[in-house]
Amino acid sequence: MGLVFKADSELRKDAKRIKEIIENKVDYINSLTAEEIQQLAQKQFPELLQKKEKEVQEEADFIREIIEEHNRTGRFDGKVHTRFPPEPNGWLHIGHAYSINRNYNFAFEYRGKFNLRFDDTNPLTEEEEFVESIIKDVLWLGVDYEDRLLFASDYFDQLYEYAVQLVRKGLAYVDDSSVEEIREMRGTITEHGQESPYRNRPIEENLDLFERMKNGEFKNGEKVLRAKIDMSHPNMLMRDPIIYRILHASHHRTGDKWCIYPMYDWAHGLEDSIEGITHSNCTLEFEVHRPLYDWYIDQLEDEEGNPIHHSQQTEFAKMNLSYMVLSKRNMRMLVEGGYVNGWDDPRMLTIAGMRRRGYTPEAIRNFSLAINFTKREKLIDMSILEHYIREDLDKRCPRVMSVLNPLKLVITNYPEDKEEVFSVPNHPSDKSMGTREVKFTRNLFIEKEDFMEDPPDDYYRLSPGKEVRLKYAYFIKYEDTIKDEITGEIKEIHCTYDSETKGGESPDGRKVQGTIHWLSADNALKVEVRQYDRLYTKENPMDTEEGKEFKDYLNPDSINIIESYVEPFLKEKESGSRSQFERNGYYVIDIEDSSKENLVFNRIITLRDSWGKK
RNA sequence: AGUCCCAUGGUGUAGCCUGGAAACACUCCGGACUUUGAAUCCGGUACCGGGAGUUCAAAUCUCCCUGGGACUACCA
Repeated sequence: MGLVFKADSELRKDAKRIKEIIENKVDYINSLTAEEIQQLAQKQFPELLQKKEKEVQEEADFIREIIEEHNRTGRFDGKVHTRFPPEPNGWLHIGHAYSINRNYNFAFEYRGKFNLRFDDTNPLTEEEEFVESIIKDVLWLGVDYEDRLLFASDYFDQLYEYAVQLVRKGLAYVDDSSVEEIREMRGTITEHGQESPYRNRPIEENLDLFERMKNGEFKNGEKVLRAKIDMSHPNMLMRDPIIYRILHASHHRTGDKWCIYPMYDWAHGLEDSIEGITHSNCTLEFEVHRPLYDWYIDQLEDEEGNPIHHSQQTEFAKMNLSYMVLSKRNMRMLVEGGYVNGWDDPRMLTIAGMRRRGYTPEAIRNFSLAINFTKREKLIDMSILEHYIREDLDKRCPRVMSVLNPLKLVITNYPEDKEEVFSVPNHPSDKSMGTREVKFTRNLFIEKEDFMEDPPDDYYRLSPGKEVRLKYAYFIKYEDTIKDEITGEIKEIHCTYDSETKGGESPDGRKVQGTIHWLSADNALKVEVRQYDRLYTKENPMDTEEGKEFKDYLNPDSINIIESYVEPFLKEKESGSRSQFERNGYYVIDIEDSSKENLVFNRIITLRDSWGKK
């Protein structure tokens, strides 16, 4: 304020003149069109147009609101403890990554904890192999469960004790009915169920029978333990749900200790309770299970007779991606039908597949956090995922030259035995990535598609009569095309170079429209390149037309293996290392099939291409 | 058919509780810049499922309708 006053008094005498000048300027500005203002700004004040550092926006989703509400009311004493509870019976995919990342992020943001817990309650379908692959995947994603690698099977004793408690309270009974009988008596969505004839067995008898179930006195399917709730409940799950079934099967962790195993609804909420989970987030199909989840927990008490910890279950919608199917069933068909090469095929959006494809955990995380938890079903456009992948790769990948589909180019006025070495930057904007040396010789390779005999007007690259820049090297001018006399196929292109343009700049200020990449034919390294593309050609392959199935929408060009050339130093890179092949895309050295003798690159993703699209 | 859930540009989300000129990201279309037709930067097109009601004012509150989804495994 003081400053304004001072200026005001000093300038008062000129006030009239200043007012006039300002008015003129305002009139002038008002006379401009929006486009003119924009052009002026871009020319004279580009810094004004720089985007402001974005304020870190608080992620907002409905589960966060629930957490905030709990924090306000003190329901969990301000604690946040989430978990990811996979069943070890399959491979994790990007949908799981979404859930893992977001659940982990809740814990991270609220300084809480995150558990990895295997929900291993069904020995018939679960295998140790999946435990290992899931742990590997979760760690790769970069989430930290500290020392909380947990297993539901570790709680089997406690779960059994809780069940005994329920029986003692008269809230559970042993039922001798067969699967069919139980199914029949359950009723339907619109009809009430009927009570089992065993429903009113005395507590002592139930206790005895349940213990004998545990001791292995009965065969599979002979008896089950059921909760006594309400056979006419509109929610089918509340019609005396099964708590334990008899399964004489060996468990991957508990061996043959148990022959009764808890059902999902019984086990899951109690696992959450035992671990002190505050926010148990799961997918929408479990919404109807919540009343049962709550009911079980509400009936039980600890040794002192206090209610047991009650987590809040909240359901969110699964994530679906366009041009992909993420269901376990569909993925299994792809693998078993041989449409892809295993669960870690780089075309699969399994975590293992993405790791092999070269996607980064950071990109997957950014993507996951961008797609909020909601309750509405979604089919996310693949381009959103691709955006986050490119965004991360652009920052981190050193640039390198490659020639995917080679065309020989001879610089006719360049001496046969001459060899030059150019020092070129590894990244156009990140100087800290340093430089490397690239050899230049008379015989080169360029990309087939960088030459056209009869190009359209807006073709920037090499063509008869055109001069282009070989990136980091020289300007070259077209001279001649050598063709196979019989087939007419283009064998090589002859050009001349301008020695004055070393490094790619012309001293006379002459400009070229196109810049193309190249490789010295005498020094290039031959490698295998796997050009991957989307697996499906249809946005939603599950939305099948009459008489078609998902297979009909598989992209026949989802993989294309070619022999290509790259800069020789890549031989020294480790598998899994990523580069941008300039103008071609991002590539990673395959972690399975690549070797020093036969380098194999996977195309992670193409560059955006505003020319190719036209 | 019973219970429950959902509905904002092309896609994904914010805004709804606490009514007041619908915002962000991606895609798309233009433009600036460019030794990657990349990146970066600027601009543009385009949205509240429908109908009543309450109100000065409704994406927001109320009611009805429509559309989509979940649930009838000794799976999770």
